[in-house]
Amino acid sequence: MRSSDLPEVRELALFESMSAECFESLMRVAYLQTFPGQLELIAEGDPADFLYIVIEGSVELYAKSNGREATMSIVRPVGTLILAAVLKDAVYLMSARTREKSKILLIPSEDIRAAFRQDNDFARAIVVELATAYRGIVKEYKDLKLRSSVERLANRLLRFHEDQGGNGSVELPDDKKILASQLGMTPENLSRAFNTLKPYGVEVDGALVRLTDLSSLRRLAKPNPLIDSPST
Amino acid sequence: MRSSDLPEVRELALFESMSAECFESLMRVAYLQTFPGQLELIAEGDPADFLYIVIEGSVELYAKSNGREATMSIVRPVGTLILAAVLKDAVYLMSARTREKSKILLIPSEDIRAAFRQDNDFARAIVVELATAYRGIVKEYKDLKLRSSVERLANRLLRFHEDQGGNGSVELPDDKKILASQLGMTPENLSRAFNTLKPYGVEVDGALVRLTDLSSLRRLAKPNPLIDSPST
DNA sequence: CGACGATTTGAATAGGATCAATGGGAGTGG
DNA sequence: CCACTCCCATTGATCCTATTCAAATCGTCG
Repeated sequence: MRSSDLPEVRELALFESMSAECFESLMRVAYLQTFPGQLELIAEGDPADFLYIVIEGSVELYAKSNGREATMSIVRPVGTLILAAVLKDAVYLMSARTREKSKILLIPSEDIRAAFRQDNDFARAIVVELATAYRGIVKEYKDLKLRSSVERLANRLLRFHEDQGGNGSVELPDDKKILASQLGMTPENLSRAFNTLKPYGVEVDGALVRLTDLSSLRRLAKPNPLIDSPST
Repeated sequence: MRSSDLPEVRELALFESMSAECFESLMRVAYLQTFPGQLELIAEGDPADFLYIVIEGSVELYAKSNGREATMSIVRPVGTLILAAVLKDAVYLMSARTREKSKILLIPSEDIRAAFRQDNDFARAIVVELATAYRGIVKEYKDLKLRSSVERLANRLLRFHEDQGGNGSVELPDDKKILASQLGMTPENLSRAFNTLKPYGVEVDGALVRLTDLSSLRRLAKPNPLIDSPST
């Protein structure tokens, strides 16, 4: 692959301060592949052979134990998967599958680790990326531990609303099934949680949700920047 | 402070590969303080002015939202608190209080960031530390999302058992109240969970727990290395 | 058109939380 | 050393939240 193929990768915070030569040599060993939807890219427990970067489409990170399964997060362009496993040369803790047809860049983890040893700017960028990811999951963990399912949904809706410009309506980015699993509940319970929020001005029509009484919804949700604000 | 005061700090994975001069200059600006028990060291939302390193005693990391509060983890010697906030120069996402009289080393976060910029070995050590912390909380999150409270308790007991040598009995490292909060349940529910485990050979006597039927307990717990093994 | 999966709704159940009350130590002051 | 107090831990009763199982509806895609 040539680096010129993917200007958006170069612009990733992770790579933008990297030396040109390191970037070139990383791109030379990288693979750009297009996968169909619903394909399992990685399985938890496998050794971390590659760093994955989502260029187009979307990828679901999920985990299993016993018979249960839970969505951990959705990665969209341009985002990386499981940097921590790659850096520690350990096994993946999460599985990943494409949500839809997706274009993914694969970089062998040994090359990532080599670049990390050689290029100090890259090492620093990695630290920022990792620290951000760490703080992101701390927030998810707090969300799950400190809130009821209705509160989690209410806050998630408010967050989508801000992300999407805040014009009073929200487009759910994924299936409700996945949203439910992200929020730590069953699909049935999500459906009921939406009903519970109806008196607070939440009107659901498929993937479109209108928020007609934001102040009331906020009063219920009590959003907390230390949980809900992105990448603080 | 002089670096010779704290050989155990120098031996921390975080610092051991650091250049001597960087380490010296960090130690020169560090404070070593002894705090009484139950003292709030940091409050979530405050700017991250210091990196904290627990030298003696123990520190509880916890978080609040609305009226609720949850223990996130317990840090024991020699461990660091909230590295991610320090590196990102952001606010703390968690609060911290001493559990008992504790000796803590405080290093101004600006100096940590400076050392990180100057010393590449240190930068790399930080990446390993961060990646380990990240993977640790991913496991906690999976534990909470994929298991019932009884399963969480059973697996935690098995983990303590391994940590403590595996001789058939376990000493609970903290109050049951804190254990309950770590496991994401109320103290009442923890008490009942212990009762539920009685038929699986779990005998509780204060902080001492005897495990008299490990195979049966394991059959129930179904331990999963991708959740339960430390620092994989 | 027909099949399949997603979503919703209903009913029953289970898992946890809350409220209240009691027993037990550990630490304090007399 | 003993009485007192406070907080932890346990237990019971009840309530609430969320899951499970079942069934109906809806939409989409082949």
